[in-house]
Amino acid sequence: MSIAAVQRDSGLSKDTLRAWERRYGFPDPLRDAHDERLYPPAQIAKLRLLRRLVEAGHRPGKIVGRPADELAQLVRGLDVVEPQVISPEAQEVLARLAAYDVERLRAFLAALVVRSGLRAFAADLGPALAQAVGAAWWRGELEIHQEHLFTEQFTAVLRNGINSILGAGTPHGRPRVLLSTFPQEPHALGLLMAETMFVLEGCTCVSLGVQTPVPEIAAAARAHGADILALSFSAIVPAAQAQAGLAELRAIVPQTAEIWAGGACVGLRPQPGIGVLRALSAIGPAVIAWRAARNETEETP
Amino acid sequence: MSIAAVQRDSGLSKDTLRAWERRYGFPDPLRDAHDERLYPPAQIAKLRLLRRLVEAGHRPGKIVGRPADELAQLVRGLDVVEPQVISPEAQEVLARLAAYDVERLRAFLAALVVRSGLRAFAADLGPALAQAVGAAWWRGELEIHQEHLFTEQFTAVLRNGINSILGAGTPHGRPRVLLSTFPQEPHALGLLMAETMFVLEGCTCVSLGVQTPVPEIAAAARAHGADILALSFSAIVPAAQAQAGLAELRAIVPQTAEIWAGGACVGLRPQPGIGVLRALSAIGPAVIAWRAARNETEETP
DNA sequence: CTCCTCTGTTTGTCCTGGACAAATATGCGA
DNA sequence: TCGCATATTTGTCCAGGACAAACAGAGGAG
Repeated sequence: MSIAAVQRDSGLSKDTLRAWERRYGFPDPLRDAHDERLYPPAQIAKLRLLRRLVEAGHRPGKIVGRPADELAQLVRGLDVVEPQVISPEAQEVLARLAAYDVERLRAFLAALVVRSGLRAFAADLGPALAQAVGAAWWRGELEIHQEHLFTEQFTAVLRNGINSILGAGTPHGRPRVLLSTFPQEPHALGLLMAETMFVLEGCTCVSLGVQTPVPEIAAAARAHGADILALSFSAIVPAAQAQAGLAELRAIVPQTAEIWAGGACVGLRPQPGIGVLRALSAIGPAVIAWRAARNETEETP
Repeated sequence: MSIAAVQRDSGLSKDTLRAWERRYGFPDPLRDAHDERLYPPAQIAKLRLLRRLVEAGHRPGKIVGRPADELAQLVRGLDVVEPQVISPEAQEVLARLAAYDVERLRAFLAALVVRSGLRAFAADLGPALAQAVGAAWWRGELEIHQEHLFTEQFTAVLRNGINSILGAGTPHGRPRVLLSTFPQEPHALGLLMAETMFVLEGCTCVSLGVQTPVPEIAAAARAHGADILALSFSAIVPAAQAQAGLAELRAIVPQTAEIWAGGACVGLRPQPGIGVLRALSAIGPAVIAWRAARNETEETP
């Protein structure tokens, strides 16, 4: 496999691959007739392990030299750091994913919504399930495609819930909420759960989807006359980048619009004119407080 | 904007950007304190035009030197080759987007589904609308956030349709179809329209969402026992990369699984063991042909 | 003992300038 | 006009050097 193919496959840039080879002696690809790198499958597999460990906090220099089976053991050992209590629901989901049983996974998620109600599902159960799946992936118990699969089914269930609420008569109420994520943030799940919570509160929601450039978010806020800008951040976003983006946004958005940030990103701090919601369940009270401050009288459905 | 940001934005690799600068004198970015390239917005806009023209068959060396407005005229000239008639429905959608009227946009799309049926919507109307919106964006009539908005509402309507079909009794029929896109392809709309078509044919659909690494797609295909792998390509994917990825996938997926590729990507050609569907409406007949070849007797709902 | 600051190391990304093969254009003979 | 050989264009790869941001570890103040 060529260096371009390995870049696609492992997610490590060509520059990084060449730097590791220069500094640590690994990877050590063969060369073709024209002196271009050819990576054997075994090295690519090891690179995948390395990438996961580096993302988990290991330093490349410390682990590149170790044999592949030792790395695999390290990947399995990652969970010891944070022994999460796994709920019965999460165990059921993980079991369905492990068995590739798509139909029953979907049915189980749908049943959960019916049993607990959409609000509890979006605010508490859903985040717990997402975290459990993410943790299982870190431990190497799930493949990437299984996480994709979970995301897809979870999305379908939530969208279904939003559609049901909207179909039962949209309240068109204030506040008008504009939702999106910054360009570095590709995860749509947190955004969708937040949208669900806002819809449940009877807000008028406009979602731009993920990865909207900051100036575009501001332009959309003006165009829609948004009362609240809701930004979602997952744990992969560096807190410093999030803070800088929020400050930039605050500077170019009309002061009449509030900015609410939330998500699993650690280190998210309130700034002047920017509120931070620690959990999805905080959205309901925050909306009520917003209405009280504006003397709006809206009833939640 | 840094060279990495421009690579993301324009789709031209860093190597290509530097090569053009060296050979043709454009782009001609500023430099920061550390001698790193800083691209002004005007050059980025011109680069977008150039990429479009190069993909349409122009040679970089011939057009890089020309001024931006002349290039814009060339791009407009491309449409003359295929003079798109803008349907009344598309005009309605563009008007709603221009007026930022989210509620009525959503209502209009939902009404279209009811009026024409989900099949016609997913196969013909939907792609036409998406193309019209994309074209309007190219012409500069829409902002990025308006395109995001359209995507979001369109997605919601299609998901709603899929949910309705599945809720009315899933046929769990063969073929089992696995859907995804390659890592370079972030567009979910084409994938979702394809999924809709397969669901309408009574297939068992498993979507991994967008941007799944090739080995993961193969692993998922084995795990799910997929009969068909459906890959979606938008126009932004270079045909060469698509072909290379498909060949790589074909080599590691069991021969019992077929690979179907489709989408707006020009230059997508059939290879041994890889079929190309030119339009979404071709999915229905292709599924029927697949069943006939397997002597399967399934009835479509 | 904890918290903070300050210094040294690691590491990803960017740089230059050169090279070559695949794709494309051009010339030429039939 | 067509087919083929040759010339040019163009994307991608290489080596080796450089630096800033992130990180780790030592040391001092509370």
